[in-house]
Amino acid sequence: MAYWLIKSEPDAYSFAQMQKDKKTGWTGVRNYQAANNLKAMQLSDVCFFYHSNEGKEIVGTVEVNRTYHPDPTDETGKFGMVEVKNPKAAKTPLTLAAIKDHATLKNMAFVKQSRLSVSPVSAAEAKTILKLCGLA
DNA sequence: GCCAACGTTGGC
DNA sequence: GCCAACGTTGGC
Repeated sequence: MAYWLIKSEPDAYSFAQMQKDKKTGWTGVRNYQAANNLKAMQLSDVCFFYHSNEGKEIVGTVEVNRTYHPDPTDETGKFGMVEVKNPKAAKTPLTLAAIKDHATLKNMAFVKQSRLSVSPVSAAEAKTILKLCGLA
């Protein structure tokens, strides 16, 4: 079981929308590093859902429902997508400020590489986040 | 709205 | 294959 962090601007696709949809195709990734992370996802891996720009906090988790396959919205055919389901809202969203303040979390990949939209999360980081979010 | 970081593009 | 120019992302 691996953990990931996926980012979305709430204006583009929010967690509230995810909760309405129950599951969704994670399309639109156009960055090789992010796409490689999508490729590495296995069924039932857990992804933390982060709101960038507006909110700047982890608002919940989703679960991988379908592994990497071609993204029909990519006309070049270079990039793929996964499908995620089962949104679970954080009881307490975890803000970026809190993450940067936390000894374990401040070294997370997505903090260091702020532009990477899909990034790996270590087991220790995941455990900490789940606890802080009230999802443990 | 600004700006730093950084990925991508295209000329050579 | 290098590198400058450019575009985009995202925090502040």
